[in-house]
Amino acid sequence: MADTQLQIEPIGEAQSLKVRAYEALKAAIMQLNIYAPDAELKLDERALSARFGVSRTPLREALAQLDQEGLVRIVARRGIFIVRKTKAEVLEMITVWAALESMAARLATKEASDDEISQLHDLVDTFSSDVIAQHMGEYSDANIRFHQAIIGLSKCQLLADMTEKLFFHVRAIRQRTIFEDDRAKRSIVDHKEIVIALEARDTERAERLVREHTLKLRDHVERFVDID
Amino acid sequence: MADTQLQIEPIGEAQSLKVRAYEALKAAIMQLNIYAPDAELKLDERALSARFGVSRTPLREALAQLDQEGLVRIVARRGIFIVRKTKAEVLEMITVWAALESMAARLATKEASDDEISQLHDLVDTFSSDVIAQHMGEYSDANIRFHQAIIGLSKCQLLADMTEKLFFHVRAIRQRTIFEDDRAKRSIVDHKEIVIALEARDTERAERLVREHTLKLRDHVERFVDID
DNA sequence: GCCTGGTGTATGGTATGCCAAGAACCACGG
DNA sequence: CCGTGGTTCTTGGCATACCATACACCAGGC
Repeated sequence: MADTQLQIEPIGEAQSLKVRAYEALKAAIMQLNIYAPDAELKLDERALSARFGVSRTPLREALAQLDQEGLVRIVARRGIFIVRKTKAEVLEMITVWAALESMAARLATKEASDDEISQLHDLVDTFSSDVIAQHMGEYSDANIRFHQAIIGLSKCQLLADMTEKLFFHVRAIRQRTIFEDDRAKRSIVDHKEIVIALEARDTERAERLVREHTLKLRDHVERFVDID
Repeated sequence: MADTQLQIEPIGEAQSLKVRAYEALKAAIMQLNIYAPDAELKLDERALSARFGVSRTPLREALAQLDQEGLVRIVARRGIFIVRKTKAEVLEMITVWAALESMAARLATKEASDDEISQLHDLVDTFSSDVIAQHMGEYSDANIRFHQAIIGLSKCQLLADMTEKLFFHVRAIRQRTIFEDDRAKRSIVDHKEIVIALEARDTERAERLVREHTLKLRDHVERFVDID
């Protein structure tokens, strides 16, 4: 018998209510942070449980997780509040991101195959050629994919996991910054240089370029972005 | 009226049951990982709730948090299992640690005051002079304090938070490795050089030395430590 | 004797209700 | 009109009971 098996997908909605509530809330908070940074910031367990149609228990577990991740803050007998990142916190996150991704670049020069790096090359080329005609939003996505690709080439899962969380928190800010001035163009130049360093297996240079590239974003946010 | 107020301390046991259960479980798991790396690995919500004298609800919240941190793994209708870190995972954690602490050293050369760095200098001197007479266990503590001090000098709270979690996971391993060969002596030499670079405000060198120092540990673990 | 199907049990997931602490509001006295 | 005390309502913390599923064990048939 060949290995032809009925490809049964995991059946829709297979996850626990806790996980579904978590994801729904996380998505909702992200939307809120992007489109209404100054909106209502208080949640209520009972109201949410009625809204989702589940009991408070799984909802509380989801909220506890969001609390631990710093997306909300639960205060006993006071309420649950959506956390607004301060500018200082965002800057710290970008700094840590720079640390992680520069290490990823370092590892990539040693762990990634030539073929994998060339795929990265393609990624830069394609979106640099028609970026002018595209919306910046699409560029922003491609931008994030580029960075995630570098992380992936490090072959270090923990680096990927940790940066993913940082990306989430910084995303709302990124989308605001990337629209401004000629950052996109300069960013593409940086990316090309990074790929070249990776292809040359120039560990130190790749690390330095990635770090400086991300720290540029940090400085930009520090100087021009107004949060709080 | 002066600001003399009755110094009422937060009353013993002021924390929520969830937090107390979390800390008790975390401490228990750490002890287990250090002293009995091959011990029982399955937990049971009901048994633990009886053992602690609390209901399952706060206990479940504590366990969920431990699950998210990777200390245990909760499988629906199967059980709760204490997670044993694989060697590959430990190596990844040390790698990430190197990334974070090298960035901290970089920042320290720019953010820390001369006075703060000199305190670091004292820290190295004191325990290097009498390390021979001390137990390695005490050295290990001083060692960790040194690294945490560098993190602190970065003035980046997020770096401190993230490394603290990594330290916890790696601690059990560290205590095993530091006893071996002359790593302690070579480690002290490294530390002295790091402090010198920090004092000289040599950003690049401080970063490199810290990174290489931690990656040395990584290589040592990779070559000589046998987990799994 | 081995495979198959059913049944019981263990165990995490979920729902629900009560509790206590804090906040808001109101009434009363100055 | 202001302050003080109390009452009520809000809201997260906790306890408990029930549910659903994965596993183990057993019985029956081939």
